[in-house]
Amino acid sequence: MNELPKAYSPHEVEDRIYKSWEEKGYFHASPNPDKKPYSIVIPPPNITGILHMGHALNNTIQDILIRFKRMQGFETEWMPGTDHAGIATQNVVERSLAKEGIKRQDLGREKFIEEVWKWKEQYGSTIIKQLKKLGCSCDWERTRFTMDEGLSEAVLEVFIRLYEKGLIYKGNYIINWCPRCQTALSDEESQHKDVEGMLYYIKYQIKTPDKRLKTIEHVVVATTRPETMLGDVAVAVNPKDKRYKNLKDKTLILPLLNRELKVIFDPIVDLKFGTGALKVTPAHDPVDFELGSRHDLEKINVMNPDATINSIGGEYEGMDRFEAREAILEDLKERGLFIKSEPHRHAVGHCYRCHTMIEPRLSPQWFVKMKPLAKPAIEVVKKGKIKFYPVRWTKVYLDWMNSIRDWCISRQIWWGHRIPVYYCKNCSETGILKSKVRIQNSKFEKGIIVSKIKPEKCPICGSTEIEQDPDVLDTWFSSWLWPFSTFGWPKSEPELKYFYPTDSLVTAQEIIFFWVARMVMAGMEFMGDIPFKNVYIHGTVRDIAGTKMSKSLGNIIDPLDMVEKYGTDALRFSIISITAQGQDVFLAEGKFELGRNFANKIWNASRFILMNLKPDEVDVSLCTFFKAMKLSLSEKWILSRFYSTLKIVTTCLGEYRFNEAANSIYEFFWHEFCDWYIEIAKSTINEKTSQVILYKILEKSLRMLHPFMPFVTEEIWQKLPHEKDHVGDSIMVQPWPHLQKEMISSHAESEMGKLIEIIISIRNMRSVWNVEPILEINAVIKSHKKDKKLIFDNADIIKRLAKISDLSIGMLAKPKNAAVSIVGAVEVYVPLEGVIDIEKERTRLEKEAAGFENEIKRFRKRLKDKNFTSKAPKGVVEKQKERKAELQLRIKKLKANLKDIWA
RNA sequence: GGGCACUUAGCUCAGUUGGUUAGAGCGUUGCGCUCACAUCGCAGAGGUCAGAGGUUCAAGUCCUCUAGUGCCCACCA
Repeated sequence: MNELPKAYSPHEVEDRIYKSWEEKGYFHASPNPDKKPYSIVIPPPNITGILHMGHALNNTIQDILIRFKRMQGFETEWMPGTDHAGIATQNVVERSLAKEGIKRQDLGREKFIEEVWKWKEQYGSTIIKQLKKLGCSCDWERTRFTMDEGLSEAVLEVFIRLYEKGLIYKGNYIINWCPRCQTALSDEESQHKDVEGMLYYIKYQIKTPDKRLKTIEHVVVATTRPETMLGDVAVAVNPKDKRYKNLKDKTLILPLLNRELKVIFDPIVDLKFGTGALKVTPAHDPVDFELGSRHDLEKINVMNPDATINSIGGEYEGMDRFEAREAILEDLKERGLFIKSEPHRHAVGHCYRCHTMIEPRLSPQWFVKMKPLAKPAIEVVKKGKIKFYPVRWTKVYLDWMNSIRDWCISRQIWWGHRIPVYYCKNCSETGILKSKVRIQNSKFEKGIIVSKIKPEKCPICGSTEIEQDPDVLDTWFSSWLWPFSTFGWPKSEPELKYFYPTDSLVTAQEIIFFWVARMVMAGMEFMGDIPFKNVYIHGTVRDIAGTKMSKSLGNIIDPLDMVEKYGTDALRFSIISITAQGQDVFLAEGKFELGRNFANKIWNASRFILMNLKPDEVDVSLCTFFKAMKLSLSEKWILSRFYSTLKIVTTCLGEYRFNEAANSIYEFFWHEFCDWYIEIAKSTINEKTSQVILYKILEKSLRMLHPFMPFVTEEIWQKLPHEKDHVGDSIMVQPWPHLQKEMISSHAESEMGKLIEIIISIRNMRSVWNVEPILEINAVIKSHKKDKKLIFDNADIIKRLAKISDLSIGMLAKPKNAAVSIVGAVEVYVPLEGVIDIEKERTRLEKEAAGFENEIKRFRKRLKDKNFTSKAPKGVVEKQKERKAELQLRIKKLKANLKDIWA
């Protein structure tokens, strides 16, 4: 007989089991005409990241889904992978080079990229390997990386297709510039944070003051960024603003630089803000840029890439933007042009990688036109082809899609997919090429050649002076292709056909815009179909104070530490059972005890069953057994409870309600199977029926639990006897338990409920009257015919679980000096000679009666109400009547007993 | 400025179309190492479901408002 060790030690078990799964090839999936596909793609973690609780939650959910579907007989593909995280990775490698005193510029582009690849080989797959520690059953053979050959090919293909369609263009616009990373960022990569800033009021003199109107000799403008005044070209006011009517045709003088400024009138200017006069800096502010374009103003860029002032700034050249701000304010004060400053709270963009304040900056960048791509992506969600769980994210998605703006995709860094654009120096200089000329697999326009590979010479002028665009693409420009590029697109691989569209996408809300929305657009554009059917958005993992967990705050609970301390199954079960659908999770370390204790309970219950199991007895089909054998109430009850639970769990998993599923299993296994059934079965453990029920419930429960706690269930399952052709197999490839509806019996459940209540009531009386636990006592149960059979049939159970030596049943009188409990229509007496304190017992019963009295009032009132009896559904009225009758009976009995005690 | 979520036991949170007595884990009180499990068992205490109004025979659940908390989005310089 296989026996389990006394204690479960996860570390001994987990690695061994994981390896065995890998060796058997259970994780790998490929197109299989006999099975339906079910596929998930992992939200690729970034190669510089460390595994945190968010990943643990995210991947636990995915693994539960994939294991569940695998057991349900689907061909399940869970594709793992990582993204190259252009800016983050470049920063990391630059920092490590800096320790050796090397700058990336010292190495040059090629050498530097080599260094990054080296770094990637060494550290880049750490995070994904750690997923194995979480038990994730990913198809490792298909692990993908956004810079892989295949995925890179997809990126180039997509760039070219969009360019040919006119959806990619290069333009000089205001973009989000990170002065530290020295690159452009997309709008999504600029995170708005509230900043306590200042609003400065500055005088701009009028060049030729109108002598008749002495009052107006200058205009006061308000700004939060005085340093940008170096690039001012105008002052704008609202045409409706009466204060500034006289400024028409006037010219102003820019302080410090003495440049002449136009006055322009535009409705975009808010009359109520500041002084109603807006200084216009087209090269450093999006609104000003718009004004500049509308009014044909010069765009003067006053900053270098690192946000220091350039030569246009005259004496301020070389100063950092904040230094320049101070210096300029000082100089303005000296000249009496500074009026005042006031505190001003406003939202300012920050780099999502290094948190440096974004500088809006005019620069030539590549963009994707988003409106045409958004249109089908809006349609499919509106039509419900893609569903969000919870549904509220649908609105968030649609709102963003509807107000989408063009996507800046070029980055001024080295690590990433280099933009497949080449410039012919000759043609661009001469401006020969104005019309679109197509050459093989590429595009040619105004000296621009778009091509997957570098052309040897210019196809128009033959010049060999061809240079590739130095920029690389936004990392998300490769991630948005993930659901199909990972399956081999643009080639039409069988995998792509079979597994696309994927089924579920499980991710956090933070990347809905970055990733989810863009994947839908890419899927529709390049595959002509949705990339996934369901999007499950789970909550953010926070610490107990509600702060998002982050390394810099030091409030991280490392999942690997928790695995070390409590075991993988404990981590998984704990986190899943405390995470309500889509709700944020507040974690404290103690919460993992829940899962650890549960794993321990499963282990010990299994150990007990195995210790007593006779394998020959249990080699039967539960179905035929159920029909052939006469089962006792407790046996019918536990089967019914198991299948009721299975029903709930199956439904919940299909609706992404993981915590409800987990909690149902927990409740069933611990508080029904262990606390009651196993205790009851102990006295009949050698009998066939007990053997079969114990074994079947355990074996099926393990299968039901497996997606949640893969290791402990596998370890135990391996020790259970199985039919011959199952030996050696793994629980992870067993079928999900089949729902036997005929075994669900509400009658058995309610009858057993009565029995449990009776036992609890006796235990309660024992506890209240301090009866020694070991001491066996007598009890009398007064009962009508209806319940008499139930109690009589199960007298042994009552006697054993309530420690009763002699149990009398029937229409019996209350013994002298007995404690009383009313359970439904049944009275339970425990004679306690010399122990009972009459007064105390009286108080106890009176209190109980008062509670019933209160409750009964509500029913009386409700049942009197004709509206209720006529309008409420039948079942409800009847149930309430029953309840009322029951309560009345109880009170009657309590009163009778009170009298007795009193007398 | 716009949007979303949250407020239920001492703490952390569940509560699916409104319908019997509002649940769990932790903590707490009393008793117990009964040969599966002290990472345990048994019994208990503890809640005017944030506040106010409304719809309904019936509201923790639906609607409106108020207060507090958190998050996301946003070109008032």
